[in-house]
Amino acid sequence: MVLSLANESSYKEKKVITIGIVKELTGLSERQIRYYEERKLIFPDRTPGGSRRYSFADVEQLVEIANKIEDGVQTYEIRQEMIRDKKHKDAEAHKKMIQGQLNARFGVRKH
Amino acid sequence: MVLSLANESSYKEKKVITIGIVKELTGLSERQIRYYEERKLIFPDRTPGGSRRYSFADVEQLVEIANKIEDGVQTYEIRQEMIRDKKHKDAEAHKKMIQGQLNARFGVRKH
DNA sequence: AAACAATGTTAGGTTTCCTTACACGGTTGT
DNA sequence: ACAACCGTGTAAGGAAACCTAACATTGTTT
Repeated sequence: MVLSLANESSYKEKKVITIGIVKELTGLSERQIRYYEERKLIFPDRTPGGSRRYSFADVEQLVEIANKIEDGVQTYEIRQEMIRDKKHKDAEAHKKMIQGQLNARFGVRKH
Repeated sequence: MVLSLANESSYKEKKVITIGIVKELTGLSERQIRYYEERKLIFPDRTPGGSRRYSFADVEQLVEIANKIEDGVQTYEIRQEMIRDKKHKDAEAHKKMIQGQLNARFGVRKH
C-alpha cells in the first residue's frame, strides 16, 4: 500500500465543490439542491463565509435522490431509506471490527 | 472492469475547485496561484463568468511547483522541465499506440 | 378544504473572485 | 553598478456567485 494513494481515494469525499458546479454536474437547480439539504438528504460543508461545499460523493448522492424523486418517492421516504441503510452499514462495520479483534487475539499471527 | 469506475478515476482530473479552496488545500496565496498560471505552469478552466476552476491534479501540481520554487528553481526552468516531461510522456504514448496497432494485426487474437 | 410537497422566482445582501496597477526586496545580466 | 527581471504583497473597483427569506404555483395527501 502506497501512502500517496490515501489521498487519491479521498478525492471523492473531499468537500470542495460549489453549488454552481454541482448544478452543472447534476443538472439540478440550486433551489432543488438547497431543498434536499433542508430535507436532510445531503450535508455540504460550509466555508467560514457561509458558502456550501460539496464532495463528488455528494454529487452522486444528489443524482440518486433526483432519480428517486422522479420515480415519485418523497423526500421523507428517501430519508427513511437513508437511515435504514446507515444502520445496516454501521452494523456491518461493527461486525467487522469485532471480527478484527477476535483475529487479533486468536487468529493467525503476523509475526 | 466496472463502468462506474470510469468516473471515480476521473475525479482527479475534473476541474471543479475554486481558487479559495485551492488556497486552503495548498497553503499558497491567491497571488501565487494566479502568478503560476501567468507563467504557464498551470491551466485552470474558467466558468462562463470568468472564475477559475481547478482539478485535484492541478492542486498536486501546484504543490510540486511551490516546492521547486522554495528550492530556488525559477518558473521558467520549471516550465522547461514540464515541456520536457510532456514530450517524453507523449513519446511513450505514441510507442504504446504503435504497439497496440501491431498487436491488433499480428498479436494474439482475442476471438 | 386545509395542509403539505416540490419547485420557481424575486429581492436585497454578503462573499468570493476578477483584473490592473503599484511597491518592494532579491537575483541576474551586462 | 545598475537596469531588468523575479516572485510576492497589497489595494482599488467591479463583477460573479452565493446566501436567506418570502411569496407563488401546482399537485398530492389528509
